[in-house]
Amino acid sequence: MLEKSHKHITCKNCLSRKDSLLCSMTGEDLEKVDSSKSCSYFKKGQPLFIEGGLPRGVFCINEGKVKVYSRGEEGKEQIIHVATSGEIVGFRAMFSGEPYSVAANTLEESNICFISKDDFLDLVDTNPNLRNGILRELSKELADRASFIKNMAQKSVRERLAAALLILDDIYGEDFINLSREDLANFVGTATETLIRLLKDFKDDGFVTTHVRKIEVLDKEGLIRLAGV
Amino acid sequence: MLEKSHKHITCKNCLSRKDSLLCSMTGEDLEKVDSSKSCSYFKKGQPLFIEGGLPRGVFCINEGKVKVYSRGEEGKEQIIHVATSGEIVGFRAMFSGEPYSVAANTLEESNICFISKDDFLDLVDTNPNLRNGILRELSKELADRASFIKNMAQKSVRERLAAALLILDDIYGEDFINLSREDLANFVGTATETLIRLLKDFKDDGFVTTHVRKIEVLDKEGLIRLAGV
DNA sequence: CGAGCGATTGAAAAGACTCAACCACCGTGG
DNA sequence: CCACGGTGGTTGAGTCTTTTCAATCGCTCG
Repeated sequence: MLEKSHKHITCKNCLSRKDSLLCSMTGEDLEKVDSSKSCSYFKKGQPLFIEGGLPRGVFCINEGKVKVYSRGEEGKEQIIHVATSGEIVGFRAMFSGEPYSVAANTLEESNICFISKDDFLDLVDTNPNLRNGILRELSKELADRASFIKNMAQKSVRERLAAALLILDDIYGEDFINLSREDLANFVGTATETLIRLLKDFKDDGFVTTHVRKIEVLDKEGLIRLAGV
Repeated sequence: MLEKSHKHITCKNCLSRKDSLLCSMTGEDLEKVDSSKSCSYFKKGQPLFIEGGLPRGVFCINEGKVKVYSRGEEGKEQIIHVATSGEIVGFRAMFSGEPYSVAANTLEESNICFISKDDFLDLVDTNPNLRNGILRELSKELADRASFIKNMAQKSVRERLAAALLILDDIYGEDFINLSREDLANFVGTATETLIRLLKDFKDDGFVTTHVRKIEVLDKEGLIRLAGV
């Protein structure tokens, strides 16, 4: 269970680091980060940063989930990404020199470390491995978003929901998918009511089942077929 | 007028370089590029690279326009970006170590230079300015695509068309927008017929006019209003 | 001059959205 | 312990946008 404290999490012992961009860092650099970062416990729904705000550093998720989203004119959120343990959030704006183009909020209680802009940029400058990792990461995200755009443009809501459930199932791993219907709709890019109706169809067809608000994927293969590879 | 030859274009004299990522390069590096790059004339519609292909270098547009796109299951293209003079195309895949996730074709006859992967990565490694430029560029594109996703998800086709026309008007500058209806539809993310009908509406309302297939924007302010800021 | 492709129009159908009402669960406070 | 209020989830009905399919038009190039 997650500890509700602001206790310092030592990078060296951070289990999430294994899957992280920071995994390539050596003892020395790691210690530098360790000494300059701060760790915080976030309640569910708290903001890490807001759209238009000025970036002051990056957030490293030790444990928990974070939604990255942007708001449309009428205030409707579009969720761009759901980040989980080991991911670094908010480093895009470190390089662009612009305000955040997206916002980020916790989706559940989380332990998250903060590394200041200066420290982070310093690391990137002096550590070629990290630098290459960042370039690779940015590139991958770019590819992801291109396919996201394509899916939005060409797939039906039903197909997008199937694809979204597969992605989320991966992110939530052992756990059931745990998002509000509204967040899920904002990830798929549809109205909440439409989402609920389609989810019901999926339940009727045995692809998923629900535990109150949590969603359990029962038939990945089926969803893959529905999503139209 | 554009010269139909494969004549070498000297980087130092390249007018497009002013707006380019490469603009920060010094004489020495510039000469290195100059000696190793190759310049080609492309006819309209020729591919620079295809989805799934292995990246072997980057393309620098001296003159012309290039569409960057990805194909859906039924073969429908989604145009992600229209690149013009001064832009470098295909550098994302240089860093990801993966095959191209998108394809690129010329939209009109173009003069385009090619820099091999090794030379390019070498430059990036040794030139901090270029490196930072790349990071900034990748970050900006990431932000662009986030807003692209949001628009796809939340805006009507009419609003997206208005927005697309504004973007294209910017890209085409002095010239009229010159895209097939199908390409335009694939950029907006709609069916060709729908695009034509909406374009007709815009004409009736005096926002644009057409010269055969070319589109002239008459009322930017109006389009901005239509696009729903 | 004819072929062919891109552009355009029409009509019908489908998908998705909106609005409105209702339900169910949860925590609060009396 | 229970009534209450609130939020999030669900359902129904009607509407509208957008798509699809089919047919026609009109350049442009051999």
